[in-house]
Amino acid sequence: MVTLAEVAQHAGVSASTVSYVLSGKRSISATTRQRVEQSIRELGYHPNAGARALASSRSNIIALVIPLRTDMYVPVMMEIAIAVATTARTHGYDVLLLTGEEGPEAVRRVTGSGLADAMILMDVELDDERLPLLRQADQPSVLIGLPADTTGMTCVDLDFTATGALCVEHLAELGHRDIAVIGEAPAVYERHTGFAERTLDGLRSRARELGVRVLHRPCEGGYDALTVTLARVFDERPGTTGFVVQNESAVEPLLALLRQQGRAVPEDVSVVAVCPDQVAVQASVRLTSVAIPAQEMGRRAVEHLLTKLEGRGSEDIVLLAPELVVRASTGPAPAAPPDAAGRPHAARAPRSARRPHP
Amino acid sequence: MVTLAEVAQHAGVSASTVSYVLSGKRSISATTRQRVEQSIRELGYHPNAGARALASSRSNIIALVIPLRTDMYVPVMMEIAIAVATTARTHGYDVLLLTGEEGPEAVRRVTGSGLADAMILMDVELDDERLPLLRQADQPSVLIGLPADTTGMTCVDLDFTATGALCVEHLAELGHRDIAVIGEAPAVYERHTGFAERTLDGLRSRARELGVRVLHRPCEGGYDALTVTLARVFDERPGTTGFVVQNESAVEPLLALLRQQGRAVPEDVSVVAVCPDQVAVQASVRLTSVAIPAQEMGRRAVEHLLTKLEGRGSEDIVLLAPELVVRASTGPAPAAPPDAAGRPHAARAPRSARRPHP
DNA sequence: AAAGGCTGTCGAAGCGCTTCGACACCTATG
DNA sequence: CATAGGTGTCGAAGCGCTTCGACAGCCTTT
Repeated sequence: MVTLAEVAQHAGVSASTVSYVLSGKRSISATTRQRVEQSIRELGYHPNAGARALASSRSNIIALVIPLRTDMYVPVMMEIAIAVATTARTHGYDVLLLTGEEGPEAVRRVTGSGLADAMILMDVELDDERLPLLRQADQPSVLIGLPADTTGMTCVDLDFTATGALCVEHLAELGHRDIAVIGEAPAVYERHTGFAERTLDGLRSRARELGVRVLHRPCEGGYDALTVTLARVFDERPGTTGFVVQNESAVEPLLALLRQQGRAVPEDVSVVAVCPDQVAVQASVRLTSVAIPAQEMGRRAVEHLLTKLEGRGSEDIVLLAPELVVRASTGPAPAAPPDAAGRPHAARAPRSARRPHP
Repeated sequence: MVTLAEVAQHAGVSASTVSYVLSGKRSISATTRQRVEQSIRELGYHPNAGARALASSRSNIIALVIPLRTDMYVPVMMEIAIAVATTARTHGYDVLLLTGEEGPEAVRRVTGSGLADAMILMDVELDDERLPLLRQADQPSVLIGLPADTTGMTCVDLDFTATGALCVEHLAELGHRDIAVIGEAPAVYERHTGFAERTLDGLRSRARELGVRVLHRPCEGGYDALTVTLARVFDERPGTTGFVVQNESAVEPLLALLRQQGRAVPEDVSVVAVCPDQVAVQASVRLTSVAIPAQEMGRRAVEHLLTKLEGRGSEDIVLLAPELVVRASTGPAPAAPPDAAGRPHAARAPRSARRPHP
């Protein structure tokens, strides 16, 4: 193993000079620098991470705590994790992968041991028990997600409230008056992860303003669960013509079941999804959707963390503005709602004249 | 920040005694140990990771290199990563997350800097350029996947050759004589990731033995790609009654298109998938499938790495035996193949008398 | 021509831990 | 009763790096 001292000797300078060449914290003459760099290359020198961490008390590592759950859409998490890793690397940081399994202990361990310089927490719950620890730690941290009390925290998330509002606005604009929300699994709501509730809040309050009726049903993924949920929806609100889906594993079953019931998308029923673009594009009907900007979230989280590490405080709450992309799953509401027997009219309705946004 | 020395002072012993209490490398009297442990608890002491790494030249960190690709089924990778992280934790190790983006440089950096004690590489290509580096490094490593040349490497993977054979055996046993394989995206084959080819090899050679005809078509995920692929399959082999799918994002489209064409599953056409159980169970028809044991792979990889770290060499190639679970998507081949127009017979065929396994 | 300010380099002091040899004390053994 | 062999504890020497203060040499400025 090659050490700093060996490089120094090889280049005919002192160890500290090599160190300063590496860190750039003091000016070094061009000739010396080149000689040192040459030696580094020839010897294949890599600074020892442990020694560096000990001497500088900075590890150049960011800890990323990912949830263990499998009841949420995994590719989104993966995409965030990858974005965090790649962004961190471009700034000279590595990423330590922790799972939520350890709970608050992970925060204590990492901050206590100096293993990492900073932390990113995903899947933060509304009243997360790790937050108090994070507040009293002197390490910078960023949450992906929004807890109930954001005091002293930096958070990055999609603006789910605006997302909900956006979905309902789009449907209202198309003349839909009765919409159903197919939500995440009940466990997600019970866990108070926040984002699902925020979507619903935004959706409901905008719906009230626009005079749209909303029926919300949490739903496990898969065909069986959705069959039951969908039957209940049409039972309770036979006039439902619009759907908002916030559960990727319910998207395809919903489309299939609607088709099977003879309800055409988008002629009879419109569907808006909150999901990654890939899902929206690969579905059997290209879905009008609000994308979850996973990459952007990961990238932004790292960037904010770095500005905090540099001592420059940064804005506290970053809510990314949602963007709704219109594809083939939404259209004007049918002229008359389907009859009680659940057989929708086949004819397309004319575009509603009422525009909610003047 | 609490240090070893402070703990020692608080407990009235020397620093080395505290260190030995922590590591257990020398015997310490029960009373002293308890006193030290008490002090550790009271002061909230956490050993400094950098200092520890420097002094012991072991970081207690395992590097995990995950692929950047998005053309493979992401949840499997995520599941492996999580299994690696949790298994590592139970053995006192943390996991450093690297992406394939850095390429071979990542191996050099990690082994050179002592950042990690060992590495796990996922998504290894048949002729991966990181392998030579890994061989000459003195760090233990485990590959998840199987390169062409496994000399000096420890590998963990599902036995995909056996998986392919198992799928074709199951279909042959049910009397199917003409089967189609819907494979991964063409890019996966071009990249020579190995597993797709191995599945195909196992499948083809067993098919030859059993007198089954095989048509293989790589396929991107999604409806559009599959529509084209499926049309070609039935065009070329109208008598196809069995499908093997090794591409999770083709599963649902395949089922939907078959349904749409009036081919009933499993009465007219049988489908076997190679996919995680969750996908098999959540599909619109509960799929007969060979599961990808992601968790097991992650766990085994870490365990083998640890035995190598302890100096106890361990077996080199671990191929997990595939298990085929029969669900609702496979049944006896129809008595006669569908006619050329692609309209299958509705009647169920009697179970084939010929049993390929005496 | 002397004083002051730069620039570039060096030496040395740690950072907090592990680990080796030393040693004091205690118990079995001849 | 002296000796050998355990135990349990300590002191000190690093591990490889960063960083601070010092200072030599040079260029300005007065």
